[in-house]
Amino acid sequence: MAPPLGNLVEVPFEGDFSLRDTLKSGQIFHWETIEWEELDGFAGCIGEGPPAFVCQDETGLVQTFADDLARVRRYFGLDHSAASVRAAFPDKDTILREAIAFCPGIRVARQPLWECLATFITSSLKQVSHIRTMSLTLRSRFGERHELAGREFFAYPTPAALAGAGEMALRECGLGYRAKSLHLAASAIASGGLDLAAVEAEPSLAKAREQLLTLHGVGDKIANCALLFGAGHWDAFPIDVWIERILHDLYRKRVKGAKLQAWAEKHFGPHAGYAQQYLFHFARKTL
DNA sequence: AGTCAGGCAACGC
DNA sequence: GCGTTGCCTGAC
Repeated sequence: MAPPLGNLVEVPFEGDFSLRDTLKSGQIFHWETIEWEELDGFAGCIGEGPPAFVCQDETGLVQTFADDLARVRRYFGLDHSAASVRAAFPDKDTILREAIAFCPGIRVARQPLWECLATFITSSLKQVSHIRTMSLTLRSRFGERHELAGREFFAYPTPAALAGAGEMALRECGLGYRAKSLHLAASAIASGGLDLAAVEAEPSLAKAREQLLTLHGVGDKIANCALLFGAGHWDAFPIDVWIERILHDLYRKRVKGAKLQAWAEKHFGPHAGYAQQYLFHFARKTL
């Protein structure tokens, strides 16, 4: 019945990695638990095409289908070592060290930029559970359908698909006022008004962010999330209420907005966004 | 049943 | 610049 998917192969990586913690860490919202040949794992689409399957056993071994090895490795940030990431952190920061020790297996993923940006556009003032619901509804109505182990999986809809659907149809996916933002973003990208490939290729964080900020519904927080999780910009440092809380309560910073942003980027350095990911999880669990 | 949530834009001063 | 307000909805 099942289409040929090839054998499972090991995904090599260096340093700490927890598949479960990474999927729960507020950067990816659509993966689902699934069993494949008696192995408990997760499946989800990565851009176009059928879903990938990934599992990790108690020894830390990570496996995926041979055909998916390269894209899975890149997607979960297993193409870089945890040590090289941490080498650029401020070494006197004991709070950050504690946050890493709390959850060392988290990686910053590298999602396809469009679906990352679009998902974060829909995330404003929403809890994780609802972001998941919106993503699933959009996918199932406007994305390409696939099957794995007798279950349905949907790729994230293309910009053209969402542009063509119209704002009202997006609103009917439970997006509320976010429908307008998502529709405008999809239209701008589908029409070539905004070139996401150029944004992704832009090495300057400030210039890349500037381009994303031209989109309606995209402010600093969402632009930084898209660049960190979807374009490999580890210097991007998204500040949400949790990070603001930790910078205020633990780092004793009394400033806000652009000043806080500038302080964080300077203090945490070229891998500031990666540091943010550890701090975020730490804050959510302990503050 | 009400409250609240991982933000943004438009407006007021 | 800085603070306030409206926006929609589901999950808790």
